[in-house]
Amino acid sequence: MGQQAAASIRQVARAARVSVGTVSNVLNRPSVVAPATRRRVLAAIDELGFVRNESARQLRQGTARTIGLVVLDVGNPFFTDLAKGVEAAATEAGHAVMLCNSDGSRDRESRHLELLAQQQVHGVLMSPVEDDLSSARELAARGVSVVLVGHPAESDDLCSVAVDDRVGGEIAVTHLLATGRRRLTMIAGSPATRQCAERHAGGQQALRNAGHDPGGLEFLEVPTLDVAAGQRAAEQLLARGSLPDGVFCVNDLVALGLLQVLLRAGVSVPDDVAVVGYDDIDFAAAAAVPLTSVRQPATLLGRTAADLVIAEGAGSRHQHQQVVFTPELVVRESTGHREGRSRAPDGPAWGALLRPVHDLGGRLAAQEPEPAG
Amino acid sequence: MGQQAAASIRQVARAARVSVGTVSNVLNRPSVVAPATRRRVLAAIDELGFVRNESARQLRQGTARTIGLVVLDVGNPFFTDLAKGVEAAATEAGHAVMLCNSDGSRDRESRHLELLAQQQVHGVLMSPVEDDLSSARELAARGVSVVLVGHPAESDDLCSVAVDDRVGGEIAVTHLLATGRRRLTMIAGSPATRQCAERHAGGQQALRNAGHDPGGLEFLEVPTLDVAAGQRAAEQLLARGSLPDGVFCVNDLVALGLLQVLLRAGVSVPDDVAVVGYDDIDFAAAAAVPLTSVRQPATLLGRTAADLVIAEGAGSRHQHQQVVFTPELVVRESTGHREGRSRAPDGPAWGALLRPVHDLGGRLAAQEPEPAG
DNA sequence: CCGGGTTAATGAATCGTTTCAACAACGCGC
DNA sequence: GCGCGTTGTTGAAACGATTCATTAACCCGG
Repeated sequence: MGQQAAASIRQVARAARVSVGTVSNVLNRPSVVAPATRRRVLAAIDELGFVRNESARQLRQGTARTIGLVVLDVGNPFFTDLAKGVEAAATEAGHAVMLCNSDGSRDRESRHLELLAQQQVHGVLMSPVEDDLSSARELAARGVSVVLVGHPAESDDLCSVAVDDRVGGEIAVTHLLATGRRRLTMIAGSPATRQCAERHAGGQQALRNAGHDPGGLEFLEVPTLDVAAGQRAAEQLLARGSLPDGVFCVNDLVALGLLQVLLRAGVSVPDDVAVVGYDDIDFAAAAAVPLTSVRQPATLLGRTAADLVIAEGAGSRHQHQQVVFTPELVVRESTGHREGRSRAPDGPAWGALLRPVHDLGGRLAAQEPEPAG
Repeated sequence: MGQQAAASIRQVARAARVSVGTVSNVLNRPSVVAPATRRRVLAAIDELGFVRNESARQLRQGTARTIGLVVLDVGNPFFTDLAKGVEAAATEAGHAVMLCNSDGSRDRESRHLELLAQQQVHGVLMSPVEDDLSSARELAARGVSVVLVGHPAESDDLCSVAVDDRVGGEIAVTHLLATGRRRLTMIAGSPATRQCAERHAGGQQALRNAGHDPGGLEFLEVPTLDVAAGQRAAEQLLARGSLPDGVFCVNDLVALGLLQVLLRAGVSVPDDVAVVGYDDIDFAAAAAVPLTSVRQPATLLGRTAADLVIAEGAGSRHQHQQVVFTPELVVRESTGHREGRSRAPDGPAWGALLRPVHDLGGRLAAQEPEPAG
């Protein structure tokens, strides 16, 4: 098996003593070619180690069988879960997925979009870096199907699949209030980004609902949304002298970083501070103190987005859709009820405080007998 | 900006009143075209919203500016870190990265490889699902540059970038022995896979070095290498009645799952059981009990692999290389010394046990005064 | 045995770019 | 004013698959 130059359809045709058109038919519409011929062609393909040249196919057909996915942070399990959903749906439809990481950078985002446009991809799924959707619209104007992920399109000229961030913020803060917390801080990125703003607004709504001053939810801004940012935020809080008694983090990475530093500093969670995260990534359940979190259906989100983009590309006349899912709260130890809780026993005592709405695949919840509330 | 059909180089040529060859020159070798003409062409490109059709370029040139990366598990931060390294190097060289997830499935792996071959990618980086490298070799025989990642090519017909797994296993177990552990268990995937076998062999070597019976390292096999697998493994261990006093997990995901279930069951880590993970993912430091782990330079690994594949594609006569890095141990609380440790105080007392070789970017280590060992 | 219908196979045109031999225009030295 | 190198520009020939109007072969009923 020497390193032969890639065989072309023409050589296959010659080897099978048929025309190139027939080979193409064997490849794409096998039913129209006579069984005997088909066998002969397949044998030739096999013998020559022929691999279809996708660029040529693409060039002729005008569109690739690839969909692009541009995410904010591949390092965030939320997005890899999302990507898994996208890939599942794409594979079923015979498409490949090109996963790109914008890393929150506008520049990288537009570079990736440019590249995807050049590749004539079937469509693009993107979680936009900023609220300015002009790059998405520009791409759509060039004839590429675009679906926003995790960011509702405020007008109906684009498809979008999102989770209601306001509700997410609301249930998080409502829960903190229900466990008796009053001095609340939210840790998030720039309030200029929709997600952070919406989740914050939801939190304020929760305060209002409970008859409190919506100003009671302090906003602490961090530059990035990763573990390191959470660590730094915790250091800031610790440096102040007085801690809030409830913290709502805009995602689980931040929450995990925060948690780690708080615990290391001797702060008890949830006794001194309750912590709520967002996304409910797998690691949330495995944290130092298992993390209460607002779950978004990441895989479903990806699957839905992919289905939309595939449909939009295929369909004749397409109506843009805005799909919105509702998040749900997963309660774990990091927000254990304040009352009826002694200072800090170790080990399985935690169990008594746990009211698992969801747990890792329900495995553990199913194996431990559920204590009466 | 109506949804216009994509403009071709020909239309640009007409608009700028030059030939297509000149437009192509503006695109690829701007220096050879007179400034005035160049400006005219650029203006036309801008006005028509021209986007280069990558398929056509590729077809003509014979090769794409894309490199494929096939990983075992995108959900594992080790691989996303790796991917970041790959992307950095690729971007510098003007290549895009196609990230594919084989999820440990042979089938998915070969589907991805087939797809990448069809796309005429510049090269492929892959962490092979099994030790059987025939699919990699087959791809290489078809003329695609292949670099194995995390798996040394035993012969010199392929490039590879790996980390010495035997040494990794050795330092992990040596450390467990040094903290006084004797009843050791390793949790890993099938011993038929090289990585698991090598790390196990390294562990046995450590026992031999210390004058113990290499059989003293029990091998507990799990079907997958994720958090859930670690949880199940812990349940198995707990069901036995007697626990090992040191556990070496083949990666951090498994270790985190194990840790969570052990703690929930009231087992003290590190007092009752010490746990060592592998990869040193970010979450290892943020775990319930910060995890001692064998660090692999994931990003560097990716970067090196990408550089190799780029060089191989470009270079005239290419000599295959096998690069091997050495892992290092990052000690954290999960293997705190057994002696001099009281039963289970909470909070910052942990700090006294910590001898940080590495920590999350050194941030924390730098801020906490280092207690004398 | 002929005409109409069906089934198979053909081969040329096409997609949009790159490449390259050829050519035009220009300046310059002799 | 002639040849010559330099500099810009041109136009046509690839690249490899798909598509489609034609053609070829064959069957069957009248």
